[in-house]
Amino acid sequence: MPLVRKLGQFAELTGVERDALQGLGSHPRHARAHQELRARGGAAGTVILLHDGWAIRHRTLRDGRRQIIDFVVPGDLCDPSSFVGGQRDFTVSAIMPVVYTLLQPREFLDLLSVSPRLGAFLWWLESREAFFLRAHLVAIGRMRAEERLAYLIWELWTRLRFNGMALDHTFILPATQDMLADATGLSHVHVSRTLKRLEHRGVIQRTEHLYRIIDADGLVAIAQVDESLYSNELPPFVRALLGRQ
Amino acid sequence: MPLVRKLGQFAELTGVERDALQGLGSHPRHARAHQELRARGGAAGTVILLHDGWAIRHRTLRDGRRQIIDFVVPGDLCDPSSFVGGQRDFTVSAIMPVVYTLLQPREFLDLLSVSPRLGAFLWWLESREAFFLRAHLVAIGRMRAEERLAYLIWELWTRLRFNGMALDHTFILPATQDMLADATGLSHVHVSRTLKRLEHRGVIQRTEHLYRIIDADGLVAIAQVDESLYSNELPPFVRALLGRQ
DNA sequence: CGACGACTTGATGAGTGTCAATTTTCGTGG
DNA sequence: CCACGAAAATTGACACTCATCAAGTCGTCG
Repeated sequence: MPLVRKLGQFAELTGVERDALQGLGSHPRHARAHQELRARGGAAGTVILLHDGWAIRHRTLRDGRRQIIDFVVPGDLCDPSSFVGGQRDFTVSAIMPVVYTLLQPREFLDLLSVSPRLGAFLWWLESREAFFLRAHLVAIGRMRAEERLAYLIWELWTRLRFNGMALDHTFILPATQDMLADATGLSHVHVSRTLKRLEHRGVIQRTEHLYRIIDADGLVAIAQVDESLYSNELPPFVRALLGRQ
Repeated sequence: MPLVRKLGQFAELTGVERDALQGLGSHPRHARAHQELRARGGAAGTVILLHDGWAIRHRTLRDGRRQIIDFVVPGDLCDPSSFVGGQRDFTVSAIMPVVYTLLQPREFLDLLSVSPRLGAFLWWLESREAFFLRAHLVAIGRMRAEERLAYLIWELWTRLRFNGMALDHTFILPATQDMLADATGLSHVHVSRTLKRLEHRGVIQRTEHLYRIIDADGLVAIAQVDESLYSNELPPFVRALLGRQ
């Protein structure tokens, strides 16, 4: 289970915690590509835990323009804070066949009563989400096409590494260029051109939907990412909370 | 105290809670315009509570391009989740003389022990922040100049209304057009032109830094805001938590 | 009074979007 | 396994939004 793998990278999980997390995946649902897992406008209250496949969180404007907020990859918990949010402001859609679970508030609270320290952990994960979101905002607002795409590729690569899904600088990116365009605020035509340019420059390499990072430093430089901000060291506050299990 | 006023709009606060919140402002700090309240890259761990004046959360790229993540107005708590975050990924700067307090984790925890239900409340406030951030992302990524500015004006107006700082469709916006440009991903020249156009269209009216919303429906239509998502009704989950004081 | 910052306005050009046509890949059914 | 149609990716030509450069106005403050 990807969520267990992800959390296990940061701290030793107890058997009880592992079991509780595994239990979350006991009633998996399935959806096909392009199917909505959760629509905009509905009342909040459930959280999506993605086990397999990719999804997007997005919003579509009246005239069809679409903005992808971010990609949801296996092991991701789709905004836990929606428990307290009133209405949904975005839609979650599968972009390929997916397996997921809908968590009710009850299950979430049960999880925390089994292991309170998981709360700090999940809170930390959510603050990381906000982290990525702000970086995404900067990229869209103040960077040009090449930099935006470099950032997006770096972000996805990084997220996947956290979930143990990107070995040796290579990963599968199941999004179409149309989606990359909607995530970066570009047109799909320009995405095509720009990706090709990144490839010519020797930064990345693509075959089908398989992406390989050739020059990681170059990628980071283009995207102006400060990697020190994204270390997988737990901050002291969280480590302290995790300690007193 | 603006934070008390803001919270008071949603639920009846007890005297104890009111006092605890007031206590947060007991050691106010002062800063002048353009002064950094908290720099990017430093270790996380403190939260800024703004009492008076405006600030911005922003990031500047190597070559000087700047993106403003959002504006911080009186009564705002500048990302509570920074307790669990590792490093700071953005800078907070005053854009005019400000009065603020730096909250240590201790004070925050003390506050919650005085009134646990404030925790749910503050969590809800933070989820609203994420809400605005996503809308901002959509605006920057997929909207044109006029729409972006309409959205920004609507957002600021709405935030200020929550804090009781925008009576009768009028509010003071102390940001320069340079800042509006850095918030929307435009150039300051284009901001000037576009604001003028919004004024000609009879949507807003400006004199100095005083903005007046003439046609609120028009503004909402241009920005494609779904106001139902931003009601100040507390969602059931939070109301339940608030109930059992 | 002069210097400076904020705003405005015009002229020009860069970066990216749109339209359209073609090729390649993919999915489905025979 | 192949064949077909549809979706995705690529490429070229052109247009448009917005950035950049430059000059000028206005108000403010030392």
